[in-house]
Amino acid sequence: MVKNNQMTERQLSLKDTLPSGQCFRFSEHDGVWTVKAGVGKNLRVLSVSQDDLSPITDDPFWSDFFDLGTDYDSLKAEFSTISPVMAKACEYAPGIRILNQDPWEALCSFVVSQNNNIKRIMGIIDRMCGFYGGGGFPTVESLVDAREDDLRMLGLGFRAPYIVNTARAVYDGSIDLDKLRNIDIDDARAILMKVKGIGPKVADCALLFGCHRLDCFPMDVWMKRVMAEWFPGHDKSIFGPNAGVAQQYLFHYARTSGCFSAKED
DNA sequence: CACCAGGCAGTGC
DNA sequence: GCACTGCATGGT
Repeated sequence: MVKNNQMTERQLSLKDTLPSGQCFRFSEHDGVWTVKAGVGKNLRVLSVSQDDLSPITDDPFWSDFFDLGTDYDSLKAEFSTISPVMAKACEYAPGIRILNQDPWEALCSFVVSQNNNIKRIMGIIDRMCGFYGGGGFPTVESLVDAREDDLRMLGLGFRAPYIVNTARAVYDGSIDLDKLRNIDIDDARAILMKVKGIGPKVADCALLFGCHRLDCFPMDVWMKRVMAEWFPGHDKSIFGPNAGVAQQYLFHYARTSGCFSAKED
């Protein structure tokens, strides 16, 4: 039962990764985490506890979902040289990973996220999955012809037409989700932002969490505070080509450590 | 009552 | 280009 610090450091943390605002279909009861991923009939359900991560490590899908192939220790080592507070953010929750979510689910989820809070986002998405997806995340096809009244009933408010616009852009091919993984990042953002309802923040989150574009650096209200207070005069370029990963460590630290007199969930 | 939440579009300048 | 405002909804 010897667990050296290096192994502990290396390990995925469920509690620091799942509730860190990148995915919205999970729950936790008595230390057991339930995670849902996949669109429509491709729904997958994971049940796992921190004590035994074998349901993840033994399954290629979930290993990829939790990004076990990326060397986060190296990334954190680089980030930690940038500044003391960056080092502290890495040390605060070293087990954070950037999830590999389905690109459509990520895009749609972050359209829902705008001017919204995480708890309510999760409720809305859960109701959308029940209403349109039969439990799985709603397919593009199911939302292309969705009625705005239905979406408002589920709590989407002014985002209802944005969801339909997004589904139509994916359906008619003006957004090619697979292409977004490889093309120039500014082109990828521009393609997404042509949709009425997708701005820079939603585009960056979709690209980071759905297309694994680690160069994306979503600037929400928390990250604006982080940059103003801790990196004045700098932008994302100070964090290098994997700035999105640094962003997630900083976001989680800023939001949950209380250093900005943060609220609780 | 006001203000906020992983923002965005529209308007005015 | 930048600053400002309304927007649905639920929580504090």
